[in-house]
Amino acid sequence: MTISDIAKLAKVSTGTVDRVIHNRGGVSEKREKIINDIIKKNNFKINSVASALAKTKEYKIATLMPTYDDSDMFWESPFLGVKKASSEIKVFGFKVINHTYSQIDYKNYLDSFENLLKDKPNGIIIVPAFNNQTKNILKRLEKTKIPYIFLNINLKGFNNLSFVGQDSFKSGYLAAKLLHTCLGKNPQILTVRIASHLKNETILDRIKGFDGYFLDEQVECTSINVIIKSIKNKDSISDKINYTLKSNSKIQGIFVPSGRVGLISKLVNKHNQRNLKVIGYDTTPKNIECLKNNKITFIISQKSFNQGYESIIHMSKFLLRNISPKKNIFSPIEIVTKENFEFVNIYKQEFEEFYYSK
Amino acid sequence: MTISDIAKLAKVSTGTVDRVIHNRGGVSEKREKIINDIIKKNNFKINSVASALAKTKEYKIATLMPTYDDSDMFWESPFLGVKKASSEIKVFGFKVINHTYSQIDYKNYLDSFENLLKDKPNGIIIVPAFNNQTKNILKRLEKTKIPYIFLNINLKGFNNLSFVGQDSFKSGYLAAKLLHTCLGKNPQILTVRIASHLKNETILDRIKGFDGYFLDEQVECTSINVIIKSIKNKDSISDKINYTLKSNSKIQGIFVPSGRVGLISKLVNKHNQRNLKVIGYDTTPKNIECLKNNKITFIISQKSFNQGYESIIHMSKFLLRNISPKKNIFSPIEIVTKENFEFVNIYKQEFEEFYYSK
DNA sequence: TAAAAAAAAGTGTGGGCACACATTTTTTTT
DNA sequence: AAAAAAAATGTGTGCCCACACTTTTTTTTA
Repeated sequence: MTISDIAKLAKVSTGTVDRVIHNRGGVSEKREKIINDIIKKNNFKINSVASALAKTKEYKIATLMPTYDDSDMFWESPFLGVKKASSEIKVFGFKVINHTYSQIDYKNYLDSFENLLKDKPNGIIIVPAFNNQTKNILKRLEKTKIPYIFLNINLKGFNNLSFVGQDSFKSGYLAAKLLHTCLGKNPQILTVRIASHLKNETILDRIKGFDGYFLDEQVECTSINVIIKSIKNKDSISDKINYTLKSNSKIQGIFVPSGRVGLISKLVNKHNQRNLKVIGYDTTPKNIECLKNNKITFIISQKSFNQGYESIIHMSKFLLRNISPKKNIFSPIEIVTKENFEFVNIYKQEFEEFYYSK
Repeated sequence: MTISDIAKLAKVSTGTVDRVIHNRGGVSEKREKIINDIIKKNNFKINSVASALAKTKEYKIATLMPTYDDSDMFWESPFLGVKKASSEIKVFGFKVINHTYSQIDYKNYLDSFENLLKDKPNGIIIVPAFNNQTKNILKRLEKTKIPYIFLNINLKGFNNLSFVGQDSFKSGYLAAKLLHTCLGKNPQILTVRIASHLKNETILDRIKGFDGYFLDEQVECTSINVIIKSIKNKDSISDKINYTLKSNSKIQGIFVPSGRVGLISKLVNKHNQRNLKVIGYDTTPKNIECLKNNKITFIISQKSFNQGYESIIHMSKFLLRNISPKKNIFSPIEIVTKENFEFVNIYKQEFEEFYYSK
């Protein structure tokens, strides 16, 4: 079945069929109905290959993501996912332009956004930061009617096409379940938080989920909170954690609601180890290292590589074929241990080999 | 960059460039070198879309998989994966023909294989069964030089293009780790096996992995084995299990190295529950139900939907672009709990909605 | 050295669709 | 009712490549 087959059956030209299929307008109601009926009856689907080849229009997708460096590689992973998707959709006339910003410098964030706009993109993938500033820039976006997708971090009350990321509440909920399952009744858990994350919605939601679990299950859980002012001064962190562990000898588990779990786990002194169960987030190289050394028991993965990948793919389908993605595209909540970590990132690894070998 | 650009640079016709790109032969060494150099220098890649459109050759891929029914839906999942991939590669001229067999009837297995051969496929995806019979039929395959991929079940000593499935040893190893983490030192574990699985390589490897963990970790684990003769007689299974649990009051965990974990978990009497940790395999509807009801603690997923999908995709790439897949394509070993099951099968679910709504 | 055979290189069509442009039909205006 | 405007429909080229077929060049044979 081709467009010209449909045209023959409907006794019109291929141009008219084309107009109906793509809602280009300018077709009489009568004919439109005839053509649509024939399309349905024959279950006709456009040949996407021929369609892609014939399309001459070019699309630009711009991304705005945080930078990464040796001290924190987290954002490399979604970036690589973006890169993978970019290479796949290039053949459909897509150009993906990546911009980055520093998560501790809102001016840089705004500057990058301005640069991004200069590209005149048809769609934007953005990891939002700095709530207030974001509001301003996104309002401008909505005026220009450029569709945008939130990646990894979700802000509510915006007209984003969709959010690609994890359900943070549920991932916190799962963390609690795992610790509860390992520790038995009346667990005593140390939660380690970082001051700079105190307003981070994602992390707050994880904590809500964590607490929510024990509420739902009506488990008496003794939770001790430690808040770390800065991750710079490791001695002070170490003192704080080890002091807490020493003076609360019944603590059997540590919950770190962020990707800093590797850092924290390394700072626990040997004599405080006592078969502690440690759980945290994100399969960064550092965290995987700690997993291997039994310093971390479970890591909850966000599959951020896939998030980057999917965000681009969904945007491309929206631009190319007008397929609206779901408002929330939740990525799996994966449990990673020493025994299965080698398998969880295979897609990323495969692409990494390819990407960095060039 | 197009083929004709290359042709111009090399001062030859597009036909010659085409011959070089596809190794069709019949090009003088001199020119071949010139063309290859230009291709490399410009990092030229064939336009896969145009290539797909121009290809007229048709490929047939045949699959041979076990049937499924209400009592055991396991094989539906890889089948749907196959279906998804089929729909995606249709546009490249692929036709996928599915054959099924009963896992308890080797004659039916052989018959289905004969039927499959009548399709004259260019490639075969097979879930092997009945070791001896398989040897015979695969030898015939090798004579015809039709490439074949093992799906889900691996047999060694064959010239299969590749195996798509899980590393069973490691998945057993992980099961042990999880129970160990939950049960603390000197765990007492009941392993429930089914008689008909006693020679099943996959399940034997899982058990090897399970035992291997405790050996490696030098943990004293008291392991009690129960072997069930037939899954038909539920009363007798129930008696056996509950009797064992009663007479070994220290048993804290149950390990079922197969997808029958849901069935087993349902048969544990309430007074024997005592906060048992139950672990088994495969996210079948029945098992998910038990997970929801807290009868199962952990399910290890094979991601069999993805396995089906990948097997087809790899075969198509091999046939279309001569890309040889790795000998072993291991699928992730995923840990599934009540709290994350809804996310682990999203790709399958998405496709299910599409497939069954037609 | 001419003829025949083999190797190398060139040519042209078709694959299904998108989109700009051309033409025809219908509606509105005067 | 004719002219003008608007709406509807038709036509044709290009997108890039694969592959069969044709033509040219080189090598072998007699």
